[in-house]
Amino acid sequence: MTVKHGQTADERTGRDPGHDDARPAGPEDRRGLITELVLDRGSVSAQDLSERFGVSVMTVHRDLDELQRQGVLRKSRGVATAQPSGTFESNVAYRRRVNTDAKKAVAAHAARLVEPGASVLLDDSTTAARIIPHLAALPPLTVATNYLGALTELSRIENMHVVALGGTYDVQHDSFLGTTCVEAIRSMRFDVAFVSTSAVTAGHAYHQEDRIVAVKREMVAAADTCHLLLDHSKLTRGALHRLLPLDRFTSVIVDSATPDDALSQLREHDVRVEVAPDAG
Amino acid sequence: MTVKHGQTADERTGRDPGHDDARPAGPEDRRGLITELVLDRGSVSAQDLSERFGVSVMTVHRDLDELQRQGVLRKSRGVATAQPSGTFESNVAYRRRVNTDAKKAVAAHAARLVEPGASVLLDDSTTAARIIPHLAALPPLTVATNYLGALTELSRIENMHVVALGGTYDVQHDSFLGTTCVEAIRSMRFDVAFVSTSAVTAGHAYHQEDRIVAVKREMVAAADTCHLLLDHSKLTRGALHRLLPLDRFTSVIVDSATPDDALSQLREHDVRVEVAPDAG
DNA sequence: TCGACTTAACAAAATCTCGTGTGACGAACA
DNA sequence: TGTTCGTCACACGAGATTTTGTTAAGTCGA
Repeated sequence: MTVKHGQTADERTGRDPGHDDARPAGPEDRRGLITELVLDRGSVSAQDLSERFGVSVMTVHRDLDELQRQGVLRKSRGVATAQPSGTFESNVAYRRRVNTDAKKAVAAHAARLVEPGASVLLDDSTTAARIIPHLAALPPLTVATNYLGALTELSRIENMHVVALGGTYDVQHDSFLGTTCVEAIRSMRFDVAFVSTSAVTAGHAYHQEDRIVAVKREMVAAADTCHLLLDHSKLTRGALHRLLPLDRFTSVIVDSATPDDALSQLREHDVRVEVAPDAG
Repeated sequence: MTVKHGQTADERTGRDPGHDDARPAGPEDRRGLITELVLDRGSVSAQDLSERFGVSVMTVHRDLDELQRQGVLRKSRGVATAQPSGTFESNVAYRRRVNTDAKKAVAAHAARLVEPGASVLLDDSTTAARIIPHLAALPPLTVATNYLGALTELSRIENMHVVALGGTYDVQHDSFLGTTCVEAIRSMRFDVAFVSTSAVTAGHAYHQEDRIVAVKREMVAAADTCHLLLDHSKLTRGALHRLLPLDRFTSVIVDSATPDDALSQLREHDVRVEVAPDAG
């Protein structure tokens, strides 16, 4: 399996830094591992999972119920089955625990593009949201987003001008979408926007959901400069709906784990690529 | 700058509904008392407060910092000074700890006016927000609001259709205001709206803030039926900006502690008044 | 109907959160 | 320049939340 445990939960250990070989395993981690297993093997039985993680079947059921609620998998009489490709990839809950380090690095790099006093637009991506802590250092800033989690985080920063784009709440993304949102964006203007997407191929950005595409497009249109935030995992995939050609973005920021051929492929399409150095 | 840690937590009292006379004194209560003291005496020293409540000076400092952040008072080298009159009255943090029981009762009563499947509009008042737990029982419902705290709470309810009105974030109210918000409301239509305000006299509702008035007016206009939620403390005050005449509301809901003369005064103005029974 | 899978309910355990104090350190006042 | 005030960093403990297992009572499919 070769799980690179990309510490989803921050260090909850505390004391005894010496040896932790196997069993910290909070429920969050376990669910992450279950997800990978199911995604990898197509389906796994609850019984199997129970033994594998050394927890009761009840606990496994609870995990599976939660993952099912998040839309990551389906469960039916003892077996967890992977969701048809793509549909789970746009879940906050799922996205939030994937490639955390890469996202942090990209976000940190992106934050440097924000001038003091600027108006900033963030989309409903976990990557864009990771910029926020960096933004805290340079108010007065205007930051707009349709991502509920980000709004909550922003609201706690002092001297920060926070704008909510309205819309209909979407559980899967924890964000506000729809006409209301699009209209709201249309009536504003931003210095810089940070947008992410789930897939990039052949000089185009893609996303598997229609209504998300509509919002992101409007975001790009409403900003003077617009940066696309990616991690390398996005570069090998495709998705249903075409978002925009990459040259519509002022720059595309990727993490340092991006393979060279992917980079040169991007550059072929006249895209200004920036590689974010590893987080320090 | 400094990132502010968590919101003031909501009721953490829990059990023991009977009597609390003197010494449980959570920080919330203590801050309430500090507020009263400062409001009453104009200014109080940290030293004084430390002795009066039997806590360390450090703790007093933390209290004062928090209250200052909430806009209730100012603090400078050991003394806390009252904020110019009125400005603190519209703070979430301040409002949230006043007349909790009355608000609960009013909210519970108001919730009965919501039909299953209805579209509901809530303003940025703590009273209106208290309706939410009752709403959880009857989805599918559409609920719109500009109150961030309420949005967060709503987002956790399953099968609930949640709509965010956009706008510029306002720390004092923990809500979104401004043109964006007004425009968003204007483009929608609701079955029922629940609105509160800070003062009622002479057949009119008042509020001390301009931009809030603008939003509330639009809310009333956008709803087929609209109910004004009050507790008795609002009936003896006035405020700067006139909101609307009371007969614009389908009904006015008050708590049972409302004095009789206040009730009859309301009825004189052709207002349909409903008295919410005490919470059970 | 049988046997598995599921869920509900309760209690125990692990964990996290919050409020608080202490002492060290820096900043402001006199 | 010394003294007082304010803040930071850490630790401790009570209380609340979350996580978990167990037992018992459903459900579903064959």
